Parts: sequence; C-alpha cells; structure tokens
Amino acid sequence: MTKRPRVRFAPSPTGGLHLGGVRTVLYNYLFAKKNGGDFVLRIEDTDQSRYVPGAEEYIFNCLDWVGLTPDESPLHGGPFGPYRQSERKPMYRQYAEQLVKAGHAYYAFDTPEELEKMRQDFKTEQNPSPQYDHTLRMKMRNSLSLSEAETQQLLDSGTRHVIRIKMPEQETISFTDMIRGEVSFDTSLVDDKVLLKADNMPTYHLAVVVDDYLMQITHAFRGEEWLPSAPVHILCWKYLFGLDQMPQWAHLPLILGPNGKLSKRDGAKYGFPVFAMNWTDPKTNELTEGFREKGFLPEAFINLLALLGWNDGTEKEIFTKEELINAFSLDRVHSAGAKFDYEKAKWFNHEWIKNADASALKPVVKTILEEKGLTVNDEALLEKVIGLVKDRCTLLPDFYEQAGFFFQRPAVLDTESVKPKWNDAKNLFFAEVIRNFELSPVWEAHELEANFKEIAAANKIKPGEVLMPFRIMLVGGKFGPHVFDIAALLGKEETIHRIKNALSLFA
RNA sequence: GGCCCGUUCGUCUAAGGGCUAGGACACCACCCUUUCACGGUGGUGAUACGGGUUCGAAUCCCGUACGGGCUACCA
Repeated sequence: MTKRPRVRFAPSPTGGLHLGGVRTVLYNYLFAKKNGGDFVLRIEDTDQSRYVPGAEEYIFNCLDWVGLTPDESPLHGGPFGPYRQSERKPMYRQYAEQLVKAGHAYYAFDTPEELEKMRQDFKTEQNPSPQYDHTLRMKMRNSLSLSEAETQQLLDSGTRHVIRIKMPEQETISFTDMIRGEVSFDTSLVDDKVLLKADNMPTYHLAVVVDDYLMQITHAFRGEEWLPSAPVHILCWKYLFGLDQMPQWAHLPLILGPNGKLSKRDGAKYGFPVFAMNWTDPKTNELTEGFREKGFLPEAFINLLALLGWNDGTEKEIFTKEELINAFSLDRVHSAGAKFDYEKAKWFNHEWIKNADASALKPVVKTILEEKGLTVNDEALLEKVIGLVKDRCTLLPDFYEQAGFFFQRPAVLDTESVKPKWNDAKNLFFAEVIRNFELSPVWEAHELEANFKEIAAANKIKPGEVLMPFRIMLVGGKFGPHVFDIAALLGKEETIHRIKNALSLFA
C-alpha cells in the first residue's frame, strides 16, 4: 500500500561539497536504504551565472569517496531523467503559465533597476528590506497592475519578464515537518517569489516542486535554511499537483561553526576542513582543504556526520554504514542546530584507525608514505608496522611521523637528550650489545630485551639509563612503540647499523 | 525591522511528568608504561530566566532573554 520511498539530494554545482551537504546526502541515503527505497541525485544548475566548471564532477567524486552512491543521477542514469535541471529547461514554463492562467501567478516586467529603486524607495527603519508582496505589487509593472491589453502588448513585443507567484493575502499555510512537527506561516508576510526567470529558467522554488513531482519523490529532506520558503513550495504543490501528492518534508538542523552557519571561511580561520575533499576554485585558484586529504577515513567521516544531530538512543557511537542503515530513523534527528567540534571529529577518526585491520589500512598508508618520499618495498613489513603504530595515529598522515623511521634512517638524532649523560660505561655497554646482537641466533623482541637487560645488569647499568639512548639511536627521538618491537622489525643488520652510527655521534 | 526555527555540562547528546539529570569529546588527577600513545580508575562541569498546570516538572502551556536561519530573476 505504502509507496516505495524515493528521496533526493539536489546540490547546486557551485563549489566544494560542504559538511552539511554530505550529512544531508547521508540522511537521504540512510532513509532510502533503511526503507528499501531509491536515492536520487539531481543537479540544481538553474543559475547559469553561477556555473563552476568541475563542481559537478567533484560532487560525484565526493559521493564516491564516502560510498554513498545514488541509484539515479546524471551519471548513473535512471527512468526519471534528465537529472540535470538545465537539461529540463523546456519543462518548466508550462507549469508557470498554468499558474498564471489559474490566477495564482502573474507576469512581472520590472527591470533589475526598477526593483532596486523600489527597495530604496520603500526602505524605512521599520522595514529595512521591502518585499515584492501584496502591499507593493500594484505599484509595480506586472499583469496585475497593468491592463490586459498592455500586458499582452508587452508580451507580444518580447519584453523580458518573469513569472511571480501571487501570495494569497489572508491564509495560513501549515504542514507537518517530520523533525519539528507542525509549522505554520501567514501568507500575507511572504513575498511574491519569482518562479520563472527572464531566461526561462525556473528558480529553485518552481524547479523543486516540478521535479519532485515528476521524479515521484516521496520524502524531501533539506537544510533548515529552506524553512522560510516552504510556504511558497507548498502553495505550488497545492495549485499544481495537489497536496495529497506532496512529499513529506523534513528540515534538517544546521551545522554551525563558531559563529553561525558553518562556512568554508570558518575552516580556514580555525584550522579544520569543511569540505569533503580538497576543492580548488577554478577562478581564484584558492584551495580549500578537505577531510579526505586531511587524513580522515571515509567510514569515520560518515560516522561522525551521522552522529552530528542524530543518535540511536543508546550510548553507541561507533557505527559502520550498515549499522547506520539499520539504526537510522528520522524521528531521532535533533531539531536544534549542532556546533561542529573538530576535536570530537578527530576522535572518531582515531577510533576507526585503531579498530581497522592493518591490512585494510595498508594501501592508504602506503600512499601517504610514498607521497612523503619514502620507498616501501616490503608489504609484509608495512603491515606489521601499521599494526604496531596505529593506536597512536589520529589522522592518516600521523603514520609518517609514527612509522617513517622503519623505512628511512632518521635524518637527525636527538643527541642533546643523550650527550650530557653519556660516558664510557655506556659506550662499552653498547659495544657489548652489538657483539651480542651480532651473535644472536633469534631476532625477536622478547629475546632482545632479555639479552639487553642481562648485559646491563652485568655492567651494573640500570636499564633506564640506556633504554632512552637506544630508542634515540633507532628512531631519532623520544617517541614510538616499544623499542624492542622496533628493533625486531628493523632487523639485525639495520639495528646494529643504527647503533654504530649513533655511537659515533654521541661520543 | 519582520517572519520562522531553536535553547540540558565548553562541545555532541540521553532522560518523551516521578532517579544522586546518564554517556561521549575536551580538560585535570592517579594507575599502567624505564619514551610517546593506547588502556584503566576517578574528578571538574548543564536543565537560560520568570510565571503557570500538576501531589510531582529538564519534560506540558505562556511570556522574556539569548542563539540561529530567511528576508535576490542564488541555491
């Protein structure tokens, strides 16, 4: 009986894909998959002046990276195409005309200059931004204020014009939002929004209802910033297709930055990514950093986004995509905006790295090490190294700091931490360690540690005095996993080489 | 200015009339660790305010304050 759910994400390809955008995709996707429905991606490219080359492809790459693949899209096709609004251009005018004929919309001939003049002329302290609404429309040049003959004449002569919705004067529009419940608006306070632009492209307001209808969308999710224009869309639905055809709406809470709606500026200012992946503005060449390049795992990214405004009612916080699909429900989405906390975001990533199998991490870690100029030719070693250090990596590039010394001898050693307390006894001790290691038949961490400590005891040296120098010999500084684990993985030859080399520097 | 939405630790949140208001991040302390992390234990820390309704309100209602969004031939 109930229709198969169809949801859609409708970005405009004007730049990088924002955190909030990805979360909207995610909630759409989760809802669709949870309820056995379809997830449609539609490109809202009705503003030709804002066309940005590469932005659409970028969006697809982002979705690919996070693994939220649409069932229908300009790229994947589907039975309701085309999925790019610019390619649907011829469809829209008839609906706008239909509204004019029914008396719900009208032609408006005002030029941008005239509109600007109106805004200036009627601007007062009480009303800083005058609207093109029922109080003003008879003072403007449109098919309501002009005679039929004048209107026809303007139309016939090909005068540039738009079609505006005629908002009723005394009506209350209300609907039930899936997240915030009953919401209502007084139509006398809403302006006569443009539905069809002078270039025959629809505005968002017309396009969203026409396309949602034509694409048989059952549930429409979007950011809360759209709430104020909901009455326009609802009226269009009512006049064009009937309210019983209208999808159910859910206005998602906003993701906030330190001051208001999170913007890419916030990212630059406070040092965290806002876009899913790196985005370079083709005009300015300005690069905005993305979560992927910052070193986030896509699974972690999805996970942290899901929990920004939603929870399953338990204390569980780490979810795989499948678990999210299973647990997701819109009525557990918060209605209040959520401030983005980068520290918590990093914690999610750390959890995912810690819990990941070393083998699963191997390809991406290898890429990172190689990008930093290291050569990795022993895959088995790499896997062991990852297993050893992943607990201390929060972001993927941390693997370079934590594991780089396995693949490259440390360029500089922290000799200052050793030299002041260095003496002949230690020299002799390490000489003996070298002899012992050279003869050691087995090369294994516990064995090495036992031998090391035996030699220390025999030389009346406390292990604590030589452990740190040993570490610095191998890794260059005071960091890394257990020294003997490091030595074990480094191998006999390399370990001894590093001891000898360091000895010459410490003396 | 107008309209709309919102308000529980610094942050993300749980608790849909009945508990010492719970968890997580961050922070602090201790333990583990002869490095740094991981891990473990504990701690600091919140119902914006004022009125109702009720035997009883974080929870329901009203007002105030504060925050956010919108107010384009942009989405």
